[in-house]
Amino acid sequence: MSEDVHAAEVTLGRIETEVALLMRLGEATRRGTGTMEHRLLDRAAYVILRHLDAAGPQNVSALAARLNLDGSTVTRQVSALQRDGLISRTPDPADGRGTVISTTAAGLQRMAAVRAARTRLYGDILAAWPEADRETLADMLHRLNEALDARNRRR
Amino acid sequence: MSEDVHAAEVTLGRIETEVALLMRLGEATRRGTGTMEHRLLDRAAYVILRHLDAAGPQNVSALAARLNLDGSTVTRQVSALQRDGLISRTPDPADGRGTVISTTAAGLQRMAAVRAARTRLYGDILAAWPEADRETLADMLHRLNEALDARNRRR
DNA sequence: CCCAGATAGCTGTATGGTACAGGTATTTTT
DNA sequence: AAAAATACCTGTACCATACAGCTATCTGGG
Repeated sequence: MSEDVHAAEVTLGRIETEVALLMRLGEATRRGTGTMEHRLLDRAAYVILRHLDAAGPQNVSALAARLNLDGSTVTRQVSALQRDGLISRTPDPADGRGTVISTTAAGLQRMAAVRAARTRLYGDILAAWPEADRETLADMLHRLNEALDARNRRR
Repeated sequence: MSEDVHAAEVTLGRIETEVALLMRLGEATRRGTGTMEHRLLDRAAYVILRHLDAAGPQNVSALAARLNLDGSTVTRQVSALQRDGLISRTPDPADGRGTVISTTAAGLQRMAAVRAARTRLYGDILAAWPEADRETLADMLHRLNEALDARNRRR
């Protein structure tokens, strides 16, 4: 029984290590990939466009809550995106304080290009993996994200 | 056959999405966890201490290469760690230009405390997961990191 | 053996992403 | 209608990082 406890701790330690490593490697990969698609859209902008595409137009607060970001951060990101013509702001008809953020056609197109480039990148990185393993990876990552999100949202 | 290709692209897209999401969530979790263990050691410091612990004393260049960081970044991180008494610098006896970085007892202890806190955190996040799934997750993350690392190192 | 080039590390400077505090306009609650 | 809450924006600050340029040292071909 103490062996079970020990095994569980070892596994958690491994997960902790690998997530920390992935954060670093992901960052390094993102930087190193540059020059083509990375210059087109920085990470935050990409995530915002992805979310707008998936969940539809919404105001700054909703975006901030969903992305676990401070409202001021989203305000600035959105301003930059607007400057580049990738999103548009319109007053919220239902709330005079609010501003609804929507993607523009250019934003969607840019996002799709970056997404395609990133997908290609993963195809390269995982070239040697059988499809079944890739699916397992995708499933595990998805479940991990759900668990992380639930935990963040809980507090 | 075209179905296989399509399935593969869908999977890669999922992986791309989930990794991007994990980067954001991991960041949010790290920030949100704060106040206890996170203030003790920022992310870069933690990774450096982990690596020194695992791979032994080494100079700044070796650390930078291994962690995919610029030398100047490591220099600054190491300076901060030294200021806090968590690592020590000694001249490299075999190379007058070099400086060997080693963990101190305090550094190891701090690192272990942070590690324990983070492991506990993952235990919390993955509380509902059976051990077998956790092991699968750990395996998949490990293999993903290997693949990422290989790809980064290749260029 | 010596100098040219490489390397190790440090410092100056710049950028990006983020948070927090505070301000204003608007909505909701009482 | 006043008070409280909310939405957004702006000022400011911090951290992690990169790149360029500097000095000190090492190394290999003449």
